Amino acid sequence: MEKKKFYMTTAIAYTSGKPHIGNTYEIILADAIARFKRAQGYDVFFQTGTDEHGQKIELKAAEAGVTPKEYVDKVAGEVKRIWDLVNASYDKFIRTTDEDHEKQVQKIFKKLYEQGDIYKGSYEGMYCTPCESFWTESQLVDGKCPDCGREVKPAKEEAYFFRMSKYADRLIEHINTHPEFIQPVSRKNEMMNNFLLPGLQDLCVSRTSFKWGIPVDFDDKHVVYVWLDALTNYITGIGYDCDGESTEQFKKDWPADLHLIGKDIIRFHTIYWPIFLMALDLPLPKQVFGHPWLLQGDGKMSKSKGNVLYADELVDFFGVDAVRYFVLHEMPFDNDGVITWELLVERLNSDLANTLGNLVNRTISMSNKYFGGVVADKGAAEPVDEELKAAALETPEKVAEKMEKLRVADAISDIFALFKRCNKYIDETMPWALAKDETKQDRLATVLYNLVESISIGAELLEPFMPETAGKVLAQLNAEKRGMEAMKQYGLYKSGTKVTEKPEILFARLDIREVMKKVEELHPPVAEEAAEPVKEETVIDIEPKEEITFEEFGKMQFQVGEIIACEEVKKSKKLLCSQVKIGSQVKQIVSGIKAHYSAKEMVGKKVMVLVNLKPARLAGVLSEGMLLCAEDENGELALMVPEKEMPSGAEIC
RNA sequence: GGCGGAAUAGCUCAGUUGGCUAGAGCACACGGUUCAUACCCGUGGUGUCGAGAGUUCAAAUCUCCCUUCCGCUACCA
Repeated sequence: MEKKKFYMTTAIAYTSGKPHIGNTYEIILADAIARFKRAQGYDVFFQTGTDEHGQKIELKAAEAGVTPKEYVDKVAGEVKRIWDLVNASYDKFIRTTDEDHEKQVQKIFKKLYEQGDIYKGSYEGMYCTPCESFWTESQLVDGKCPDCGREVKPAKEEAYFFRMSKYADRLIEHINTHPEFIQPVSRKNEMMNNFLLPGLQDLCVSRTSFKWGIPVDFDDKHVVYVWLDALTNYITGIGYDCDGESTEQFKKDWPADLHLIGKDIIRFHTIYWPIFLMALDLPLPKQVFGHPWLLQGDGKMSKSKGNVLYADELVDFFGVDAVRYFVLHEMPFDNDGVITWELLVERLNSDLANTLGNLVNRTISMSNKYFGGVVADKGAAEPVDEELKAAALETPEKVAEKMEKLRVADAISDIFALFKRCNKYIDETMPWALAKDETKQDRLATVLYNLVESISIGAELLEPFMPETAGKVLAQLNAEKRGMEAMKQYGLYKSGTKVTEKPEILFARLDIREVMKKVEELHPPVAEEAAEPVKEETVIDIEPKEEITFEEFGKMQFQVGEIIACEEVKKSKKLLCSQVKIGSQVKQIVSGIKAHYSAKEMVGKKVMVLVNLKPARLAGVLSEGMLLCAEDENGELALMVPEKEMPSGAEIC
């Protein structure tokens, strides 16, 4: 019988640095799904890989004093090592620097250009200097800046754009008629309301400001910009060719059955990617699942916060399967999950050591003690057995249902419910009491058989989630692998089989205090004084703007202003409204810096003000100038203040 | 500002189309048990189901309003 194919992918990891446990979560989740599908009999192709181009990597490599290629080789190696470490069973690891991928992206770009979906948009007549914004032709209102209504000017930068609007209606139709396409569904509304219904803007698909990318072969000033390069991995990886020379594998596997991605890139996968595919006249993927994030403590993991957990370190502490269990179990379907050392220890002790480990251990130990390890079904059934049997038989079905809906955490809970039921069964039947009664030996054997059989079923089900543990349990029980179909039958464990004599401890209980002690030794508390000097000096490059004349510069008037009062703008999340004393007059200035300065701390500051900017209304509040700030790559802002005491109104020139 | 979501036990959350004394897991307490990794099994909640009002024989569940959080998005001169 021919197997049904199932093609799934993860997002490709960006190779700007080592992936943390939050990134690693995705590959573990994907792996669990892939393994489960295989167990169900699907012909699974599971692709993952790395996204290796872009300005950020160019800069990181330069900082490290190596070529971009050397840099990404190293990081891609690291990603692969970690994916392997967590037992990810991917079938292909694609890198966007692979020669065949690069070649195919160039061909796709050219094809889309030739058929008119990509057009060259130099920014001529579309740059609004005061707004610092580029606009595409379709965005202009009466040929003027849609934001401020002023004239727009030609600019030097040129770029290629993808004509998104052409396919928007088709996409809306597709999303509406395929409710399963975007998961979780709440994301569907966001995409519709924020992007599709208001009207799609064309997407910039090339850059001239950096070199580390796939060159546009007919215009070598340009490199292909991220999404057209990255998203296409899903088709180039399985052998797509836009000249019609696609591989057999492509013909079999495309469209993808599932793209598993983080919720931050849902937009690119549910809007731009389908539209690219429409332009290439290819069918759309069946489902895109934007999973939630794994947060550490109460903030999103980030290197700058220094609160990063890495999979390899966690695996050292707890073992692969404990880490897999944790991230799969703790991550609900549509809410972010939390990971901490404490929670990990709690889960490990409670679920893995107590419920599962101890169950296997006590069962094997009783079999050895009472029957020299031989497990045999003597047929001495009693009514109490039925409940256990029923639980064992319905669990595979329940798990399959949950997995179908990608409810991985719920699926794994169902398996553990079976293990708990086994523990209860031991209490109900009290084997140690039966053992004392000569006449109850057959009953005792049957009870132990039922236990071993139920545990075997549970262990088999556990394989997609915790492959090593499943293997260990089955090995200790000497159980044969049976496959998903055979689990509809109870009693397949071969009567008369001998279990292992010395059961190995599957999961040792851990003491949270000892773990925390070790963690502290490994990560000496990152005190502020220790963190400061280590902080490396980073630099930032931004898009260069058009050259201006001294005369143009002279039009701008900058003065020192003293903030004499400041309050939050009620209707806005980001705006502060300041009264700024400039010389003898006071101007009201609104600035988007609430996240960086409180209204209170603003008062009394002397700041740099652009005073002759045309007044504008922000969130309904009049603003008569602009406070100048420096901004770093994280969007962190710092007000510009005079280096020496200066009077309010002093000119800055 | 626009769109959407959430508020239920100490913690994390379930609660289908409104209907029996509102549930699960963890944690905690007590009891039982001893095969086992101080484990397992059982029992234990005076929970204002965010506040208020309404519809109904009946509301955690539907309507309105309020408060607080969250997501996406725009703005951030």
